[in-house]
Amino acid sequence: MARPKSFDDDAVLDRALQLFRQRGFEGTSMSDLEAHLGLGRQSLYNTFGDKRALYLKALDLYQRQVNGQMLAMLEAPDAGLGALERWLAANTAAVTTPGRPAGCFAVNSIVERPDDAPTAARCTKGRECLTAAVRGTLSRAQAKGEIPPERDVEGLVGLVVAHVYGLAVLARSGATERELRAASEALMAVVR
Amino acid sequence: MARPKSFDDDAVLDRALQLFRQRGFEGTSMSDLEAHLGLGRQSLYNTFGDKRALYLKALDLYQRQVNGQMLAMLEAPDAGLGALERWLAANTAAVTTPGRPAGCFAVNSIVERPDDAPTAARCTKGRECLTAAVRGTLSRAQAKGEIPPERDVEGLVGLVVAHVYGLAVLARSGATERELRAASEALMAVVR
DNA sequence: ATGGTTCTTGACCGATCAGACAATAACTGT
DNA sequence: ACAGTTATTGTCTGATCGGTCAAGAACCAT
Repeated sequence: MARPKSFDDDAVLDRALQLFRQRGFEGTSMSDLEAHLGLGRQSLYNTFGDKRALYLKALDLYQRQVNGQMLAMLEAPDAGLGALERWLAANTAAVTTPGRPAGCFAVNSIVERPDDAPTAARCTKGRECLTAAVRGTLSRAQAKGEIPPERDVEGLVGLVVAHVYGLAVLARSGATERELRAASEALMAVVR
Repeated sequence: MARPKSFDDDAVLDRALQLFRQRGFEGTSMSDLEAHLGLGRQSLYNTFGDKRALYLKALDLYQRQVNGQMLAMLEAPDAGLGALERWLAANTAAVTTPGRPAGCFAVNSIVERPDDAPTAARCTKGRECLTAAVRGTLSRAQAKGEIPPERDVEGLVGLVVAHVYGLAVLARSGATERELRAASEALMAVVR
């Protein structure tokens, strides 16, 4: 019927994601995207809409990636403290992966654009999913006896959530995976 | 000798700080600053240099404010866990002060501009000061017997530092002071 | 009062921004 | 083969960006 696209939407979106993740929304121009993605401007507009829409689609992709690869670790029906520990390690690796921008795109987004409603909505939803998953894991861990019964699980949930957001900032400021891992180990040690 | 300035440098710089803190570096234009600060562009350039220099001076002012008002709480020679708890509460209040942009300007800066060397240097130094102050407080607390002697203080230091960075992000995403306070109370509970 | 110095005002600059347009190219169902 | 549809390419635009310039206004020492 018509001329087919010469590129793969998802692959291009992933590259846009990396660029936004590194430079932020305001720090990334459409010309930057054109150059870095290797396609013309009109193709970008046709495929993804304007810059803001592209940014939001990149954020959606990022959250799908994170939920699929990492949150799933906490949502296994038997996930307990061991799963939490592995998840923290995976998280630490994810925010310090060599060859990728340091930090977490969702954290960058909420810090840079807290007043952009669609951005904030996505980040808030992501935080709620994270909170629910951590709550589930810690509850199971307490039921299993991995956490003393007198501990306030809800408080621990908030503690873990704040912790992983903090890790993202530290990674962004150049902390090594080793340093972050040490902090997470300290967290596991006091939770137990 | 010459015409005196019609404004107070420090007061103007503080207003610039609030604007940068709310909108970020890229999100704040010189025209925004002109309008919000109530003075002409040339006065800005004469007084503070270019936009980047103004931003860095605002960051310096912010760190002076934070160090003066809050870090001092931890540096008192008898500061222990009680001081840490009060400091966490003050921190929580500071990142959620009504009428001020939510979050921490240093955290915003390192997230938005990790590749700007002067910005990164200031944020890293701030983190080092913070780490040293927390280390001192926790060491004293352990010496006083407020923390069990078998606890690894260095791990706890990293834990607290990551925690307060996390609080800043959560505040930026709209968390209330109550929520943040609960997370900090959970931290104090597990540290003890 | 006046000269010298600095501050303020507003116009102005080239560069870059996000985005639109129009012409051409490439493909497929018939 | 050709008509219809969509993708690509390059150009263009009005707005805004950070920053500069030049003229006028305000001040103080003398």
